[in-house]
Order: sequence, then structure tokens, then C-alpha cells
Amino acid sequence: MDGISERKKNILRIVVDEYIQSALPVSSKAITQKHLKDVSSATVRSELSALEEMGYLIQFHTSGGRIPSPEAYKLYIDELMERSALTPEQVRYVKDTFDTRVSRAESIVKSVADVISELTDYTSVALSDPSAEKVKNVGLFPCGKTALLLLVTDLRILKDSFIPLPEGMPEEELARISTILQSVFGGRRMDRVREAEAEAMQAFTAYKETCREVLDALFAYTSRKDVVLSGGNKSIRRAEYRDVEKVEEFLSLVESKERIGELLAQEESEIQIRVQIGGEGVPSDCSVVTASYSAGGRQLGTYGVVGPVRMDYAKVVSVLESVGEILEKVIKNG
Amino acid sequence: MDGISERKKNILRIVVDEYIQSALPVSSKAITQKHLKDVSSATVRSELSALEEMGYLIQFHTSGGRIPSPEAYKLYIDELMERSALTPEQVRYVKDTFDTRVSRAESIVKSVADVISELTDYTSVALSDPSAEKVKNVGLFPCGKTALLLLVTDLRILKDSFIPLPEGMPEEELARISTILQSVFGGRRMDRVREAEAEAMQAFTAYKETCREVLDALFAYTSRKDVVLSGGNKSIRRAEYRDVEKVEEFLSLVESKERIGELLAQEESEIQIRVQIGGEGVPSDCSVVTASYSAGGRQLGTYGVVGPVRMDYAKVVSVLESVGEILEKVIKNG
DNA sequence: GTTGGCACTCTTTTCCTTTAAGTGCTAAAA
DNA sequence: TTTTAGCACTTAAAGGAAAAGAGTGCCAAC
Repeated sequence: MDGISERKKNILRIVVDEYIQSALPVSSKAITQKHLKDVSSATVRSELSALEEMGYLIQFHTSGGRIPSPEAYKLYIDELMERSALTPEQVRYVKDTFDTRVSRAESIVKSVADVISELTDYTSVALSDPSAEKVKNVGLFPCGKTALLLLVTDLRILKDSFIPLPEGMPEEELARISTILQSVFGGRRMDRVREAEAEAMQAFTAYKETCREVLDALFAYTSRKDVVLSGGNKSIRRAEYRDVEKVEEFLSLVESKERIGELLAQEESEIQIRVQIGGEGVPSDCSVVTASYSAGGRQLGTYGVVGPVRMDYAKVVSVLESVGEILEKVIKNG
Repeated sequence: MDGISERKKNILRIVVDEYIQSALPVSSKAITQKHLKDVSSATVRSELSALEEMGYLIQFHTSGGRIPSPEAYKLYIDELMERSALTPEQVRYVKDTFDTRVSRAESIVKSVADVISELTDYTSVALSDPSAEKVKNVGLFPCGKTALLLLVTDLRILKDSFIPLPEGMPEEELARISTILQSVFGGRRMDRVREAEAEAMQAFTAYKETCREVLDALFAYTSRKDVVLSGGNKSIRRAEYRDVEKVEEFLSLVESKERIGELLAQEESEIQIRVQIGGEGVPSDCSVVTASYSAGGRQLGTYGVVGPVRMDYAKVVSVLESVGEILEKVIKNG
């Protein structure tokens, strides 16, 4: 026995569903009229007051209906809510996005964040930590008096910066350096790139200074964790943010890449869903649902949805799970 | 004679300044107390009502002070406001940003937009039209089973996409194609790239199919106008957008790249400032200040600031002009 | 255990009054 | 002719009481 009857659970689910949808406190009458037509409002009322007693519901004033507590949301997420699969069109949309984005060499992390925001209608955030990626190709692309340093990892995240070249450096030299870079660093995990510094420097025979610069730029990539945001102003349209102060609070969270980074930087199992409602670095009226994606033992980034506590968790969790599965497949086949 | 006395102009300037700062209707009393201590409020009052008669001021109700009309803003921008130069720190900030961004190969258009938004504290938009840019370097970068098509223009806008390669294609072939691409297209204006299609196809001797794909991807770049946004949620914090509907209106403008593109896609002289207040594709409560930058006869993009009608035009115009000058210098020396 | 009924509580709405701000006008002063 | 002081007038904003509305809690009956 869980201490909480099936009927109570059902009623709690109704309350949460209803409140998520309407943003209004839920009354016993509304429940009996819309969902539980076979019992009277008085019955529901007694159940509601029991649920309040147990800490699942909150009542601001005696005539104001009830809203779910954070505990209710947790229970809702764990047991009550009904997940829904993506529609075939949505699945197609996700795959198409990945395909076209990847061929246009856009960061896959950004693409995933965009897709999540698009499907959930909430602000999404993502943390791309390059440590676990593998260097696929690295080299210099000639560009007049400068060269473009390129690094392509197996996640297809592409980074680049211009390196000034000394006067009169022959073009073959660039190719030589590229070959060395590729043979020394190719296939390495990003967090192991630095270890090959000595080896690389030894292989460089001329233009050591330029090579030094190249290495420095390259090393800078390997540790650059990137926080990506998508759909930033979707949240502003939500009911809880009619209040300017709340918007401020939300924006200050979302705009601070450090704080978002901290929220995301954790865990790393399979598609792992984690929900933080208020507290611990999250403003009281915000909720963060994060998911860590990985495939073949490699992290594919941590993604999250940020929004008000009254969030459509069923939708968000469904989307996060589905997108994760699709991404895994895409990565494995790519 | 302009039909409008110096004193009227002065008073109008005070009203606009005051209203821009406070967002509150300006009263005759406030004017005499803060600025015109040598005349009485009654005098100012008669001037104000004359200015209202002339269409420069608007009064919502008889006891509510007055606010500037769009015509007043126009006059203010043309004659009344005092421009201010950037502080030395700001100038340094702009230059530094350009320097580091360019060496990190970020789009200069995005950098300019960021700088403008940062300095003005408004949402900024930019339209990068590649037509007038010149191809600096173009080529393929080997990347396993695919190749990365890279295009660097003199504005350092870098575009790239992955091209799948046929099985067993030798690496030298990539270099060959790159050389051809560079010699055929290098130095061309972007809008002239297409014209060399036949010449390029003729030069390709093998792997014609892949070459075709490369050309298609390349041509796609040449026409891709890009709308860039920066500081999107700065505007939401402004006084006029306490109202959710207004925010909606603003966001729907800002989020629609087409509409922004239309607003920006015009003119092309020197640093050309243009102001649109309401009307013609701009929501009634929005104002757009655009500036077209060019150096040495070449367009460097069109930039704009989007915000409420009550905008700090003096600041915005000053920033747009100053940033334009700095950008010109940077481009000429680069 | 469930239900109908009803009193009770608290918010929301409405309407009215008061207050405050600012103007418009006029007659006098400069 | 322009400026000023004074005062009546207008209107929004602020305050407050009363009425309405929504929901609950509880009790007695089923």
C-alpha cells in the first residue's frame, strides 16, 4: 500500500492536468463536471482535502480551488502522467532537421536544442561538452595571409579561427602542418588532445612559432564548453510571466550561461531525465527538466527545458525521450 | 523662417528628452522647474498648446501632460537632439570585439549587431547581403568520407557545408577541385559567382557529379541573405512592454526574419540613417532605426535597432554612426 | 462511503467619492 | 505684445464600501 488510493491518484492527476492546461486553481466542481461524472463534488472535496493534508495540494485561500505542490508534480512525473509518442510528422521533422543541419555543418547540439524547443514550445538549453568527442579531422585551410584552423569531431561540431601566417610561407608548408596535425591528433578524444602536445611540437620542423599558435588555438577548443539556447522568448508568452518581475527572474537565469551550465552539468547515463522544481540554483518559479543523451557509451550532450513550474511535463518528457532516441539512431548510423 | 521659433524648438527638445527618459507625459510645470527657470509655467503652456496645434505634441486628456508625436520625433532626430561621441572605452570595446571576433572567424555582421545591441541597450537586427562581397578563398577540406566546402569572403563571413564524396576518391582529387574552384571563383563578387558556372564545369575533368554538388552548394551561398538578431530580450524589459499584447506584437515583428529583412533591405549610400516610426510594416508602437554601412563603394550590411517609439534616438543614432565609422576603418585596414 | 444542503470565507467586481495633476482661459502686469 | 498669476474645469488615478461570485467545510441524511 502506498498510502494513497487509486482514486486519489486519479484525482491528483486530473488536478495537475487541468492546472497545467488552464493555469487556474482547480475546484471540486470542475473535476466532477469534466472528468468524474459519477461522483458528487462533495466526495471529491473530501479527497481533495485529504490530498492537501498529505502535502500534494496547496490552497491559497478557502474559496480559491487548489493547485499542485512540487511534490504533486514529482509524483505526476513519476507515476501519473501519460507519455505520448511523437507523431510520425514530428519524427520526420526531427530527422529532416538533423539531416539538413548536419549537411550544412551546423552544430548538432544547436540543432537538437532547436528541435526540442520547437516541439515543446518551451525555452530549451543545451550544454555541449566536447571532452568525450573524438577528433575526426583537423587541419589548416589556406586563406590569403591567414589560415583557417578547422576541427571536425565525430559530432560534427566544427570550430574555427584565423591564424595569421608569416610572410612568404609557402603553401605546401600549410599542407605539411595539416598532415601532422591530422596524424597526431586525429582519432583522439578531445580531452586527450593536450597530451599530445610534445609529440606535435617535435613533429613540427619549421615555422615553430606559427605552429605554437595553432596548437594554442586548438587546445582552446578542447575545453570550451558551450551553452546553447533556443526559443528564448517562448517562455515570455506564458501565463506565469505576465508579471514583469517574474520575467526578469526568468531571463536572468536563462541569460546567465554559467548558471545554466551548472544546472546542466551533471549525470551521464542513458537517456536520463531529471526534474528540478524551484530550489538549488533554480528560481522559485522555474522548473528545469534535463536529459543526458548518449550513444555507444559516449555523451551526446545534456539538454534541458526551462520554464515555469506549471510546465507540461508529459509533453516535455515525451519529447526529450523521443528526440534522444532519434538522435541516438542518427549518430549510430552516421 | 521655419514657422517654429527657437524657443518652441527648445521646448520641444526638452519635452522629447524628458519623455524619452521618463516615459511619462511631460507637464508645463516640470519644464519650468527643471529646465526653463526664467519663464513661468503659463508661458510654457501657451507654447505647448501652439506646438500641439502644429501637430508636434499629443495630449490624451486635458490633465495629462503631453507626449511627442511621430513628427516631433522626426524633427528631434533631424535638428534637435544632441549626438554624443562614444567614450574612449566604448571605442576600445568595439575595436576589441571586432578584432577577437574576426580572428575567431565569427561573422562580422553578427559581431556588429552584437556591439550595437550592447551599446544601445536595444534589440538590434542586421541584414547581411552577400552580393557585394568578394570571394577570397574557396575550396574543399577533406573530412573522412565527406568534404567540407568552405567559402571565405573579404568580409570574413564564412559559410560551410558537408559534401559527400564517392567511394575511393583520391585525396589529390580534392586538392585539384579546390584549386579549380579558387582560380575560377576567387576574387569574384558573390553575385557574379553564378556566371562562371560553365567555366567551372568545363575545368572539372573527373567526378563531375560531385563537382555539380559542390557548385550547387556554392551557389546557394551566394544568394543567402541572412537576418541576424542580437539582444532580443532587451526590449522586453522596457516600460512600454509591460503589456503582454505589446510584447506579442514586438516579438512577432522581431521573430519574423522576412519582415525584418524587408525593413532593412533598402538604401545604400554612405552611413545612411533612416528612421521608421510606426506604419508601413512596422507595428504602431515600434520604431526602427537603420543604418547602411559601406566602405570603398562596397556595402557592409544594413543594421538596425528595433524598439518602442519612445526610443533614445540620440544614443541610438550616435552609436550607429560611430560603429559605422569604426567598422569602415577596420575593414579598410584589414 | 456518498450525497445534498447551507453557512462561511475570501476574492473580485462594481460603483461611488475623493484627490491630485495639469490645463485653458482671462484679466492684469510688464 | 508678451508674460504672468489666478482660478475654474477636466480627467485619471486612488481609495473604499458594498455586492456578487466562487469554493470550501461541515453536518445530517442516505
